[in-house]
Amino acid sequence: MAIQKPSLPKGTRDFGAAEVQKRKYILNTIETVFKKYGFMPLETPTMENLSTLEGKYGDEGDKLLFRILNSGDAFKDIKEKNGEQKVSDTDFRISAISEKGLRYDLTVPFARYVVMNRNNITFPFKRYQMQPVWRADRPQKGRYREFWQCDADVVGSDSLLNELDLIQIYDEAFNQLGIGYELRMNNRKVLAGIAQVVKSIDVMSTIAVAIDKLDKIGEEGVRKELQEQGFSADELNTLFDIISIRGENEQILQQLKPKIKTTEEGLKGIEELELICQHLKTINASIRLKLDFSLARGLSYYTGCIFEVVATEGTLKSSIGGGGRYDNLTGIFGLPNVSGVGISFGLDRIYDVLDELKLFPPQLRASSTGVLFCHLDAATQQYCLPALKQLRDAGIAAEVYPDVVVKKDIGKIKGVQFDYASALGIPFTAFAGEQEMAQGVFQVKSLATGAQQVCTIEQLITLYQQQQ
RNA sequence: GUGGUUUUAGCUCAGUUGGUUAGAGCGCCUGAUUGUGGUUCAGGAGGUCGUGGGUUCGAGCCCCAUAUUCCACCCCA
Repeated sequence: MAIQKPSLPKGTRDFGAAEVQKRKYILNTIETVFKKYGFMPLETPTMENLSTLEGKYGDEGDKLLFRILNSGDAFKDIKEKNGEQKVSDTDFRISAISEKGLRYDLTVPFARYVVMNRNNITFPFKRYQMQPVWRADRPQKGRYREFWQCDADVVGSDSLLNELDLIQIYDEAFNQLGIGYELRMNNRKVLAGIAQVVKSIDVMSTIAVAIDKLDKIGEEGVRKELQEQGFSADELNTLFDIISIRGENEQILQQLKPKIKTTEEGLKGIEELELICQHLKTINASIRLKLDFSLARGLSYYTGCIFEVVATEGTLKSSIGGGGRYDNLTGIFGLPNVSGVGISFGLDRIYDVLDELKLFPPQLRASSTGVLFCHLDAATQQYCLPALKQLRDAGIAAEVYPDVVVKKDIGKIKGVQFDYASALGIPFTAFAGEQEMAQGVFQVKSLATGAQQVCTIEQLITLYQQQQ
């Protein structure tokens, strides 16, 4: 067989040791916060039935689903129907050859899980989930075809205290990671109210999609886009009169209220936003939460509050987190009237921000090893073994260089073993030659400083623990 | 799905209007240093120029197809 050049599917990546350590650092940070707020872990399969996934993310989302070809002869049905003839386009149905797809997000599988386990779970049900998802997008900055989401959701509770907790989770996690962020909040009911005041409830999503781009294309761009959608100048003036309100959160709400007072739904949305702001005041949290009536978010299932987080520094402009409340996500799976609210962290984008701004802790290393035992021959290597075990028993990650260099190459020992420690970023070497073996000690060297000293194994353990 | 862009040594990139033997920096290997990495010095290895076709006396360079990278739109973590 001809040699083939290996490659990865578009938009996927390998992660080497250093990258995995950094990714785990982010995951651990977020997971710790999730647990602290009472969330329990959940994992769901990589693939779901297409019937579970399709229709949940809008037309765009359906296009981005990775579909899995049925195993066996996927085309069997079609062939039989057509007597092995070539199938015409009109006869071709994807559902005939594919009934499974890769997870597109974590919220829908979660909803599916809740419905399937409704009798076994205790409500309100709080779960977190950190797993990869797949989207058949074109890759670009901050956009991958395989990426991780870290979700925390609560279902079975209408209380806005859940929103309050989720806001605090964002704040705590991003603070711990050292990321400057802006958390924007809006409410779909407010958007509905705005749509009603401007024109009618039917145009909510049209307006939402357009004004969500306000930051990017400016007022002129949004006006132009909506004009093309058939909005009159008066309607657009009404719209911008509302969404250009600026100021402190509470003032914004007070100003908005009279403008959409004719819509019951809009007022309800304002009420919810007010209550959340009030809660934040009660706990005296110094959280930068910014109300933004132009925030829309794409996912079609949000019905209440919506959140979006962007990093304030660095070149990544897209969101590193998002979420919101959905009143009836489980309804489509046969469990109506269960309200949920959740947030998501975009691991890969958070990684990109931390990497660009050099915010990863410097002590993160590819190798966890703290001490490498170096030696001259089989006898000195043997001498290292009990010391190696002692170090490990003391909880210190340690290795002995596994190969023995033959006498005639003794000059190469220096290179090979110390090169290894240096290349892996191992902070200490413990060297044993014949003299050291005779005296029951090691030459312990810090590769960072170059300082070297004679140590017994007990002294080495103490030294190491002091330097940590 | 639409538009643009990238691909040359392990990595980052030069490469003139198409013209002998395709270069640099870093990394790697060897030695200076027969008990020590990272610094310094000397030397060395390493490339079917993404892939497949085509044009040409001649292609890294031009044309077509395809894959891939990155970027923007749509949409989104």
